[in-house]
Amino acid sequence: MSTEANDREHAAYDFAHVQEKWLPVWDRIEPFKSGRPDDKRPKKYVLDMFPYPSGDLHMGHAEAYALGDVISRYWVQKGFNVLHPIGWDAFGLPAENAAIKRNEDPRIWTYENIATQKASMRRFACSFDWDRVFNTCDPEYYRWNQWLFLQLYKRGLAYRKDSAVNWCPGCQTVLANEQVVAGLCERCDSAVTKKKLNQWYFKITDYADRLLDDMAQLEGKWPEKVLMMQRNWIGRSMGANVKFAIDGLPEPVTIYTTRPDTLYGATFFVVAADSELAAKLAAGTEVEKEFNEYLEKIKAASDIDRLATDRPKTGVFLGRYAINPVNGEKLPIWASDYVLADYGTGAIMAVPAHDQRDLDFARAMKLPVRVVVETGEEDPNETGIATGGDGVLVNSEALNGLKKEEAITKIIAQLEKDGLGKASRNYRLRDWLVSRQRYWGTPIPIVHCEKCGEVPVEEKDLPLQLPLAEGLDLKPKGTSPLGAATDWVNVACPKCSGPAKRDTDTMDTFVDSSWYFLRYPSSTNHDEPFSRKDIDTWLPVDQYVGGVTHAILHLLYSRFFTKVLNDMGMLDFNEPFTRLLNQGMVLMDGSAMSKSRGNLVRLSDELAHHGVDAIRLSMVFSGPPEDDVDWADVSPSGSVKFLSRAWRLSGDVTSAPGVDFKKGDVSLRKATHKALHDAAFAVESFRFNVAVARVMELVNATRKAIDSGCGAADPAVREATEAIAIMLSLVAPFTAEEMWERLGHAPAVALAGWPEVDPALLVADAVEAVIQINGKIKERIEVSPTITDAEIEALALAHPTIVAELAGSTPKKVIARAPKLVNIVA
RNA sequence: GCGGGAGUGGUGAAAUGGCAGACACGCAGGUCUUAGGAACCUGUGUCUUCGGACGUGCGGGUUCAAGUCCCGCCUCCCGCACCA
Repeated sequence: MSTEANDREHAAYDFAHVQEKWLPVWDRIEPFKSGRPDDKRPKKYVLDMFPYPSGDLHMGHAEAYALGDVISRYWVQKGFNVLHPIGWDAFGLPAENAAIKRNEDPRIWTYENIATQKASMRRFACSFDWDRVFNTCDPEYYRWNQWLFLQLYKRGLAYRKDSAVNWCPGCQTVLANEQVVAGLCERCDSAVTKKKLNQWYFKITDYADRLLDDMAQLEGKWPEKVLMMQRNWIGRSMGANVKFAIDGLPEPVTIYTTRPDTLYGATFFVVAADSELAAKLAAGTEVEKEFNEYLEKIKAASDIDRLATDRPKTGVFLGRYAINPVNGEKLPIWASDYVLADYGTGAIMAVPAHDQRDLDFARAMKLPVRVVVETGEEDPNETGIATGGDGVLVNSEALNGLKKEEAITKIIAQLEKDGLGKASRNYRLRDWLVSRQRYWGTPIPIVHCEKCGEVPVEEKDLPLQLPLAEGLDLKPKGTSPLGAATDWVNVACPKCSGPAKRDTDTMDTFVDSSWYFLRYPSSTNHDEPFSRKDIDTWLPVDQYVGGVTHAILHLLYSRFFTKVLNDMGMLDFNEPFTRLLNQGMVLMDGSAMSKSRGNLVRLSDELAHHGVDAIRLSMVFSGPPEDDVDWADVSPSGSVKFLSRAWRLSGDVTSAPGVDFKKGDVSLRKATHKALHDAAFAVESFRFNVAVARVMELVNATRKAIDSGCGAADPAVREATEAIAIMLSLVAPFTAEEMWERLGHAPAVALAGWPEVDPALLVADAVEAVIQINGKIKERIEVSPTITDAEIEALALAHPTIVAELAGSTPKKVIARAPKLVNIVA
């Protein structure tokens, strides 16, 4: 062999060259095109959460897409027709803020970034089906947002109301409850305040029970954490509504309580200070001035102030009394901000002995405390600690002697009989506020006519296009910038043709992402958002991959939309995502990467230094996918080393393609088949790091076989190396493709198919069994894997070491677990 | 406060109740080399009187056998946060 050829043979693996070489080939072959008409393979829908186009891809994207790719490519190798689409969640504030800064249309920034990200994804070898791409800011997409809005409107699920809403002074727009995190705007971290506004809502609360109960289907398939967060977010509680007569009011006031058993312990009554009821009760009385002052004070407080739970209780006595329906007692009525206006009825009965908040208030205002449940704990009067647990009812007439649950059942029955109350449930979940006072979103397809009121835009007139930004002032000022587009705003009423104005708000961008997964299979359909045929072919999503940041917002809204569409007869399933995997975050030196913290690692730099495959491999191998990866702990150069070791094997194989593997070295063949079996199992159980470890073991075994075993010409070496290329194609597609070519095959290795595992080769020749005495290992013996319990027990007892250890004494008990272990209890 | 999750070598991590530390990183030594930031090989939990002993946050328990199951703590992370 010439020196030159020798050099080429042993040249270091050149990842940059290999990347450039294969990308155009894959563009031509399109290995991941799904849904070809003649495709007979069973379907699988693998979905990555679509990105927001804010600049180029970062390390977090790299991890998420590497993981989604392992799953998607695995199912392709396993013979499935896999739909693995991508698109862009392209409406939203960052584009608008960038547009203001650059004084140009948000479209420019958005579409530029999409192009950048798309190019990066291609280079990153994402196995996407590029034929189905769409962006939510395309009129062809958002017209269906508008269409869906109209369907919800028709069904009474989209409505307007006046309400005190979350207001972000930074973004100058309203926010959904779900977008307020610890009292701060999730986007800009401004302290959120309240503002009274008339806004559009989706009636997600109608679906609260189904959103909760259908989670039974997701048990074991979604992370337990996400299910728990959703349950808590929906926050269903069981209790009773009870009517209290109010002196001086013709109508009784209803309260909600989860503890109707403690009715006899009520010593006062509280209404939310910011409720209409409070204002009504205070109106025209001598405390009105004091009440108004109090109301002003609490309105000025932001959510963040309200969050301090140990804040002293405050309130105003309204000078009126409520009548306890069970014993006729007069309870003083207070207004306080510790009662929420928008939960239950905004009014409560206070039972200080058994509710900590009520007790805190009672102690602050010197109100009486009466114990009605004997729990065995110390008197709340003395300790200041309310006793909320179970116990025996006292001071409660007919309920005396009953336990909590019995008393609840009995009192509810009594209240229902007397027409004073009834069993009831409440939810923490509120309706979804969808209006936004910003430009870069889907226009709400409603026209406001002086004569006809609210009039929906006709479906045939969709899409209602967003006017161009030119000439509009996009700076946030509390009202939608669309209001200034007078040509656009002023229209003829669709009903009476009289002068009317368009609704100038845009939709929350979470509307866009609530149904996008339904659009991919029909992404070029111009007549409907999605076709029934496509839905029946592809949906529901078999595997969803994305960050846990969307545990509530996006996933809850998507589940809601799915149920609405199910009710509309457009789908026949009621949960959109069968399985969910939440990948962890990529950290640097223990914390999230950020420019200001100075620990930002640029994906493009990492790719340039180590190559795409090594970065993908490092992400996947670093640990379990749901754990965070600290980039300081991973070794991309270790990945490069491993990939080049694997790659070198493909140059060492000397047998021809198609050689009969059955004639190969049995021990290497066993290693190969075990690796194929174990790696498949690991991938299916999301232990991708373990799957990689199994491939590494096989690489080591093959290296050894070539250097000091059966030799490079043995068919088993080819079998092993081909298996390595196929398994590696999930994680390191460039290296795998290059290996595949060097092994004499045509591309694409991604479609080679997962080799069938021969069960006969999964049985080891001999296994090591341990012999324990009292659980301590005393000896190791080689046994056949098919040995019986009796045989292995006999071998163990006859072993010289054991005989000596036992010194003639008879074992009390012998446990044999062939072929692994014998434990002798002496 | 309520709810959830997690604590295993120097590091990232493995382990259907059955040999704790697979696979790597790092480190140390070696082979081959003009050279090594290449390749390959060996070693690497702790202690040790070299026989072994100990070892999965702490304390109990169940079991022939516990990182794994149960009970009680401690610590950390995440979510919710006056939801009556």
